[in-house]
Amino acid sequence: MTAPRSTKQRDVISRVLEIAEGPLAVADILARTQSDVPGVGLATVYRTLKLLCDQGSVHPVTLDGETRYEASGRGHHHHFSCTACGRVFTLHACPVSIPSGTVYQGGFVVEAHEITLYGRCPACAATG
Amino acid sequence: MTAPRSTKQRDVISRVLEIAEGPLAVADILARTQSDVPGVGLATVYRTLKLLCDQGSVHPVTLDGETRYEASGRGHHHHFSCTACGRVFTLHACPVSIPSGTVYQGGFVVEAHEITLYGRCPACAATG
DNA sequence: CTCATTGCAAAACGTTTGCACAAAA
DNA sequence: TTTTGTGCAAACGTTTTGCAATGAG
Repeated sequence: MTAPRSTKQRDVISRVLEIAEGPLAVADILARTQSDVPGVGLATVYRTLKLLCDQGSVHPVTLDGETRYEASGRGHHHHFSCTACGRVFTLHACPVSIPSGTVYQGGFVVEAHEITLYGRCPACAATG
Repeated sequence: MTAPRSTKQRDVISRVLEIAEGPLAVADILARTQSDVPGVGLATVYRTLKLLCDQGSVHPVTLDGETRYEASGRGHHHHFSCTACGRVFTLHACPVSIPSGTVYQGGFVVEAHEITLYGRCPACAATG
């Protein structure tokens, strides 16, 4: 593979991830892809996700033991997991500032950080 | 079960988790338990972990798709994942203050947060 | 044509469970 | 005795892989 060649299915999966408001579970990605391209197999979704991850345009987000995927390159952000409905959202605010290279507790050199907030999403907070 | 009865294996697993400097993977827990009680089966480790989790003295920590376990009740803390050696450590500092009930982005009610720092642990930072 | 990509089924992996037996009360 | 805990092996859900067939260049 010299220049990246695109296939319809790969494009659909990329688009599905790009449009999502938060990281998606594999089952979700499969369902959304199938609504555009009926008959897509689960293996293709996994293979394409691996490809996109290796290539860097997508990355996995593990949350509560479930692996989800989201498009990369959307700026620094974090995730909100709703304890009521289980959906995961992207939050574009970051409550901390930890410059790369910060040293914690005498020796832990921080390169990156990841924050997950748990609570109730707007819909669930309104409901009760 | 009225009063909690203790068995040797359960005690060993509790102690292994209590002593660890960070959350442990199941394989680690098995290995450390087997060094005290040869012949322990993997199922026993899983069953005991489930028991301890239900009981609240232990909880799972999912990190990079791997499920680890640590003792509960050790105060608010976060985790540091070394990108070089793969070990996970507990950090007793918390870089943020997010009181329960804080509302983000118009509607996300935060109940808890979880932070993972990525970088090099003291040993790996020293090595290079 | 050649080579990448696909669906399917099988395999692999981590985790859970059924069951008969051992240990504890 | 009854009850709880155990090892083993089978079952289970998720992810990966082998392979023959399809599609693209």
